[in-house]
Amino acid sequence: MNQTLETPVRHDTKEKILDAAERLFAQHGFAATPLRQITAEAGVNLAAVNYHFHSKEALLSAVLERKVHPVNVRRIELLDQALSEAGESRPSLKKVIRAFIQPVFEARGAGIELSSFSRLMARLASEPDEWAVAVMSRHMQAVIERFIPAFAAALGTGNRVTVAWAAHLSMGTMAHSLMGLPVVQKMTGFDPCLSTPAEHLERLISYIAGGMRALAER
Amino acid sequence: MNQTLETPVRHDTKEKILDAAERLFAQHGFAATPLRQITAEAGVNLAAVNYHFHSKEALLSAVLERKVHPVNVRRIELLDQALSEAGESRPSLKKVIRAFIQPVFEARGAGIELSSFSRLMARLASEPDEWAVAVMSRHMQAVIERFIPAFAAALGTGNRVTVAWAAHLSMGTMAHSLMGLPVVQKMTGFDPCLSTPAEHLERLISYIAGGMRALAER
DNA sequence: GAGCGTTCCAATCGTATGATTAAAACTAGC
DNA sequence: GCTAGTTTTAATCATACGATTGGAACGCTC
Repeated sequence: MNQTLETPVRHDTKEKILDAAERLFAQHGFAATPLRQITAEAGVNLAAVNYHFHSKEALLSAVLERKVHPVNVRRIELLDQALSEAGESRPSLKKVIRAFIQPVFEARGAGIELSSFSRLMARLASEPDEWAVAVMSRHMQAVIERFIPAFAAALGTGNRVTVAWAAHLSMGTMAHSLMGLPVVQKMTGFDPCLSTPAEHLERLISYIAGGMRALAER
Repeated sequence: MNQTLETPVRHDTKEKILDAAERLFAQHGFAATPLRQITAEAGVNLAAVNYHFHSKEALLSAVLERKVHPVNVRRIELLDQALSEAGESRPSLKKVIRAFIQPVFEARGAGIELSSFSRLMARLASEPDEWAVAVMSRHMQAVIERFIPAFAAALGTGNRVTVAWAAHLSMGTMAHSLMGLPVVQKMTGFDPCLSTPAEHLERLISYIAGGMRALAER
């Protein structure tokens, strides 16, 4: 009927499912979110999920793909910039860390809470089940493989173990910082996510850099 | 028939349930662990769970109580020791951090993986749902309220925001470090949990102390 | 050893889940 | 305007979940 002005009934079912799934997965977790809740919130039929995506797990992967990919592109962009700035000398540790973290802050918006989505990512990262590891590594492996040697260079150490520890602890810190720990927030009476994002970012970078350096100096 | 040789029907049902629940909750998470799997592994009847505990959630709380309480007692013990050693002067930051972390390492054993149980705790801490926050704070609030001022004293700052950030980031680091991030481990080809626990502990303390100091010096 | 409270068990309840189906509605090509 | 392909719908499938039940087996007291 009106295909020129707007195409409202078109393929936006898929998008509406992705939007709802992203929000609900982030808020309540993957396992705790029924497909019916997603389709209800999206205003589409239940079967649409298994039509457009093959399964609930594939839906999760699609959600991640849409959200994580641009962040990762930006990460590599900033990393390359930090590395080329350094030239032959040792790259700035804080800049490398910033390259990993800052894109997450830049990507927020569009209604989805930064902390909620980070919580979903952190949960997935900590999931021991095979398929979760597979999903996560499909979306993160390439990026992590770029950052590991960058961390090593910035720390000025060739010690694989040290670098692995530094990367491991720092990703954990970042994940948990971004998602917030409701219990800690409740008990300290202070919600870190209430600070301005810029503050949050800077504090996080300082903390991680301090931790990494302390590790490397052991 | 044979009540003398063995007493297989004794009161250990409750303990067997707790043991199985602790292991399975830690391994697969709370929501993803069916009661039937717990009772099967424990070799008891399904109804025993709802008899001895009122609900699945109450079972979780009982599991936490049994595991966390002795750890928290030890934490306070070490904290008091670190504070009294310092006397009027500033307490050692590393000793305060150690007071919080070391008891977790001491408590491991009895078949349960350190990383698995930490994963359960970290998951619960990150759960936004009300009841999870309630369960966690019931078991952790008193301890956290003791450590917050200790961190402030050790850092030599009265800045509430700085201390809250330091505590928040450090608990996140600890949680994620202990539980391990399967994805990171897979990608770095290095499992931090393969290090000796003593190494793990020392690295963790160094990292957290470095991060906290960097935060306080901002 | 009768009585009684505690513990255990098999069977089942009501509900919710992810997935599937067949048919209806829509879109475009000719 | 008929057809072929794509998308949406309501209804339903088989399964799994947490919780409950009535009664059987137990340990203890008198």
